[in-house]
Amino acid sequence: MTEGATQPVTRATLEDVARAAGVSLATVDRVVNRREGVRAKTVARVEAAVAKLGYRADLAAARLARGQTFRFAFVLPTGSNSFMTNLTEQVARTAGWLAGHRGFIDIHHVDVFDPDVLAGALENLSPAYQGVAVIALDHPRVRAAIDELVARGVAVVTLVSDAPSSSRVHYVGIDNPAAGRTAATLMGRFLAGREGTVAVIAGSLSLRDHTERQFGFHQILSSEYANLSALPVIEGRDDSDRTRDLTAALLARHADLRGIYCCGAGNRGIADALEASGRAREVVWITHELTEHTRRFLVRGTLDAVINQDAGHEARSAARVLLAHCSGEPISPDQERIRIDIFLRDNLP
Amino acid sequence: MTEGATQPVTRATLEDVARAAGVSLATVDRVVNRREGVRAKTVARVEAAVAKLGYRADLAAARLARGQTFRFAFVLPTGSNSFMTNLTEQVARTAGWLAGHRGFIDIHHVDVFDPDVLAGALENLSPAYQGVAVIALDHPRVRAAIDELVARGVAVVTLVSDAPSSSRVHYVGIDNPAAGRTAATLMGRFLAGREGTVAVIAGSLSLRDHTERQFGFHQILSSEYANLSALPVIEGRDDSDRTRDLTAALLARHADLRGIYCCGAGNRGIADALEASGRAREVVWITHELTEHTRRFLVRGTLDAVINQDAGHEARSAARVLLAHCSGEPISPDQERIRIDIFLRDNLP
DNA sequence: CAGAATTTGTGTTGCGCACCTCAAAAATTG
DNA sequence: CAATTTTTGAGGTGCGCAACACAAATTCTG
Repeated sequence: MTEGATQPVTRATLEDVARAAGVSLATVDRVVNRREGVRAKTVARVEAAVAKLGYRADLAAARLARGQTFRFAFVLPTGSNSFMTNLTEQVARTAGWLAGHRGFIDIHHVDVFDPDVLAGALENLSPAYQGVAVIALDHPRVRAAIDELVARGVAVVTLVSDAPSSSRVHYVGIDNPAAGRTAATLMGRFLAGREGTVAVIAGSLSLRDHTERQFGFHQILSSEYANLSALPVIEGRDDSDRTRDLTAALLARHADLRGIYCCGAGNRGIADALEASGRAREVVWITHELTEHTRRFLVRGTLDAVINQDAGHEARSAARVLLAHCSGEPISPDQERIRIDIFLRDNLP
Repeated sequence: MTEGATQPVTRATLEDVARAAGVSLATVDRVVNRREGVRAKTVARVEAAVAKLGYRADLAAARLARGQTFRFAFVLPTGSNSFMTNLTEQVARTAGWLAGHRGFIDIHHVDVFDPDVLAGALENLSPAYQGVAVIALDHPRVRAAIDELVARGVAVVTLVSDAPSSSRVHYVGIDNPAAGRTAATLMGRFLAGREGTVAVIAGSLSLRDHTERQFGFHQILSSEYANLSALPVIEGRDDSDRTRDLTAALLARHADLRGIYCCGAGNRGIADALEASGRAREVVWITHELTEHTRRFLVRGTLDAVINQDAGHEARSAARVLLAHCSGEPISPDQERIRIDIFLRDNLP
């Protein structure tokens, strides 16, 4: 049954619409771009013609005619862990793509973990930017800086870590409490009824994303897996050496340690300690972000699951959202939703 | 440290390049579009200027000037399960997006499960199409039909189910053996050492994707989980009623049934049988494709995990790949890779 | 019904590029 | 060195639309 809504081979243009509606090009332009000074009756006539011909503006021509260019700033952390390095690279790639669409991205590296430094960077951003993507800190000064940018008419999206109470137009990142809950379910099910303790290692509890993850993790673990009890959260500060020592101490102190959930970075330290202890196989280890390191640990079997956010998707999504916002186009929420990826050894990309 | 590669506010145009290279516009055009008749020395001069100015063609302007439009056919199954319905809807949405980029999509519904019908549909496709996306069947006649299309200069991508030995330019879909392995690992780990049998239910073994999934599943189950033994594969023909009866029979016959892996559709039948038996909680059930139904079963706890492929992503990716192929632009493999999503109750979108 | 206000039409320009023609210049050949 | 070939330049056109200016037609007001 080779049926199908066969469409015209050649698109309808504004001129076709004008002819069909019996009005001039200028009037059609007024209607489709929602300008003032057209009678309701005429508007209806034009819209009917648009619907009848299935007219859709040629985006290429519209962009060209409008001739605007866009400048966006991406505010990313200074030299940091593998995930952030990867994110930076993905943003750079996205910049290459955007350049073909009259958009320019500048990458600004700042110490995003210091609220004053981050807020200062946002405040001092060149007024040339129509959009800003920032790995936010949920802190009053940062919120204020974001709000001021927005007040100035700049589109701001938060990236990876949100500042929900600010007036940013969009958050590009995963649902972190849900990610924590997902980790807890995997932990609980992989341990399948065994009794013991579970350690939770965070990078820093001042980062909203880490806090939210461990919140979600504890929520599910305590309500659904009574056989497991969580140890107090440890701050590894995303540092491998420090994390290794902390993990080694945990393993030594708790003979009944059954699982480790790391909601930040510093995974190389965990792997070292775990492998040195000889308990790598029996302890279930779940962490975040797929990097060359975590991939290796996963393949080797030391690491059991990785909860991931796709940095490439995030970079592209941020750029798309900023572009759409600045040019008044709609976004499709479906496409811009960042998924919580679960990677096991078997579904590695 | 508000550093950053600050770029020019205004893009370099072809004219800028011409001026910088000390040649005419026509020569620059010849170089960037790789036309004949330019001395190697001049080519180098122009390319140096391009690099120096960071020139990138304005895609909007280029598309406009080229003025070509594209027609693609999407060959999808006739009225089928939830996944296919969803896929159809996503393709329709993608068509809306493509229409803004001078591309048109016609959807053709055929019985893709019958090789002759499918091959016939492909053979009778209007020559107006520059690209075709098809849910393929790995069958000689279908392969031949695809090869003929390709020979005629039509870009063909396979969607969801591949025909690897054909000459299609791209496969848009997940790695099905890997998906099966992923399901097996989840099954094995959720069952954590318990002994018993595991049932595998496929839609039809003539579909390459189902076969590959159960192949991957068996591979891991037999090599890594000696405590579990797989029962012979059952064909549910993606039909809920039939699948319900088969599942009920399985449950009755095998008291030691610990898990069910369904690599096709018909999930409502499995849920019915499982819930009627009162063993829903103890039997681990893993299936494919997130639909309104599987979502419900997941939330309810009857279903333990869903392996998913994102239909929206697949539809958009197929369109992007066809468009890129037809207009000679490169694709970014990273963005077009369809991921194997794992959904638990906690990370539902 | 004249005058004012509103609505509509005509016309133009330019965005950046692809693609084309024809002539001029340069390099190569016999 | 002339004849030929190759390379380059100049210039134009049009893609579909946005944006604008100004004139004409229509409607509304007193």
